[in-house]
Amino acid sequence: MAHTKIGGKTLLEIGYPQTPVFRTAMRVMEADFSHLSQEEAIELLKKILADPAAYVDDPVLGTIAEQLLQPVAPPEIELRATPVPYTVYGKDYIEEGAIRQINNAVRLPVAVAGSLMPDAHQGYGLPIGGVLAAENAVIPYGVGVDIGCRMCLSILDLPEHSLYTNEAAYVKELTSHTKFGAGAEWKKREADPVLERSEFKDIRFVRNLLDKAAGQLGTSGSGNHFVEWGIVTITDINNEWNLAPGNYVGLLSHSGSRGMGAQIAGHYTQLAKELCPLPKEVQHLAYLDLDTEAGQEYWLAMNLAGDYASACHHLIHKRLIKATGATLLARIENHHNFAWKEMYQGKEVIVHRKGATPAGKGVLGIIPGSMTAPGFIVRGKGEERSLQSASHGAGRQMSRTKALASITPQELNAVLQEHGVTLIGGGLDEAPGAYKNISTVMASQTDLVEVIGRFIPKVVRMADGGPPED
DNA sequence: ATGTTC
Repeated sequence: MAHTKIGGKTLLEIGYPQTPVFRTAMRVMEADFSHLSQEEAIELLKKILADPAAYVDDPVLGTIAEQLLQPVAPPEIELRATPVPYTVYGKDYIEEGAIRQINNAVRLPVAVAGSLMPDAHQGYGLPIGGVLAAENAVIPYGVGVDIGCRMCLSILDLPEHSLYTNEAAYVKELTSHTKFGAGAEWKKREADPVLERSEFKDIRFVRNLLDKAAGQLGTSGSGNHFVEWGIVTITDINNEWNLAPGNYVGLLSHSGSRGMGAQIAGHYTQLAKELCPLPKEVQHLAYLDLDTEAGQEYWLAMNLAGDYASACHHLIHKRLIKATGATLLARIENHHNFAWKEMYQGKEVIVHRKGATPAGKGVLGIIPGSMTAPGFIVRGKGEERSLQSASHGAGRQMSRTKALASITPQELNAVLQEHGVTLIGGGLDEAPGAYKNISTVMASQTDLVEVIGRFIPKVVRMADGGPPED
């Protein structure tokens, strides 16, 4: 099926004015008319432009028509003169751009409080590693593009030595039962309750995403996503599962809601920008009022994407556990790109965590290191000053571009060999040297979480990386 | 992050 996208260049050629209608037209065509051919889409847009009045009552095209008839931009929403308070953990290791972004976020009229995690770096809107509590509003870019990006760790009863003596089998199963790459789909589809959810029928925009979601269920995507075998060491005698302290084989995965979540994020960010015109330098922080239809829709779609991401992890783990004949002893999992309704100083707020691990009192989570550095099983301390959050990893110290330019394949191989790690796929932009020291990051958040165990990667699979091949 | 865009 054709997937037509109308770009800005096309709109200019047709004669659309560069007012809010520009963005609206792109979003509506993408959301509801991508099945049309390019010619049909252009024809339709021309007809609306020629006679907007004829389309104002159209439930879908009406927004385009209205904005053509009323081409003046709605007034800009003003930021607070005085920001709400925020805290920063590990300030010495955080780049200036990330600080600037949280500084902007706490000036939103809906902001209640903020916090910056020690792995923070610059992103779109809210920085990665940014936490923001808002009043009755949700910021799509406060959640991020990969809605429900999360960690899942299965602790298994397999003998630790098998990871060394029978590594080839682990490599083989990991290769057969995971799928990586942007757009990756399984040929054979699996049924899952998440695909039966009513949101796929009730929300018009989400309806179009069902087919993609069904094909991508149980895939991992690209970027920093991984599935890996490794050694779990439980250090806390009083752990939640009554596991004897010691070593276990673990399966750890990191991925999100794939194309479906990305489309939801893109769509509702555009919609938020139309409905919530902020000053240009903070426009990515556009928010949706939860009392509006758009806000409610995003909330439902976001939760669906979160559950879908979870189902992806569970399918990956189910297949690998079955393939290795293992028994599941314990599982720890958490979203780190999401928004939750939580209590803050006696009031219900929307807590956005964009690259941050929920760390309410007694809440378990996983904070990964890098492909050669340990990850940590943590128990939250419920620290209010961090909005009950912790870092979601070590955080980058090098951009992808910089890592590709400065780390050599020989260096990557040497560090993998030094740590006894087998890497399937992967690229220089994900090399350990591109990340901060996880020990330093953990040391910056001892008020936020306690460590109850760690995970050392041994067999790692990631998407093929490096510079684009074509 | 996503099979790519103001």
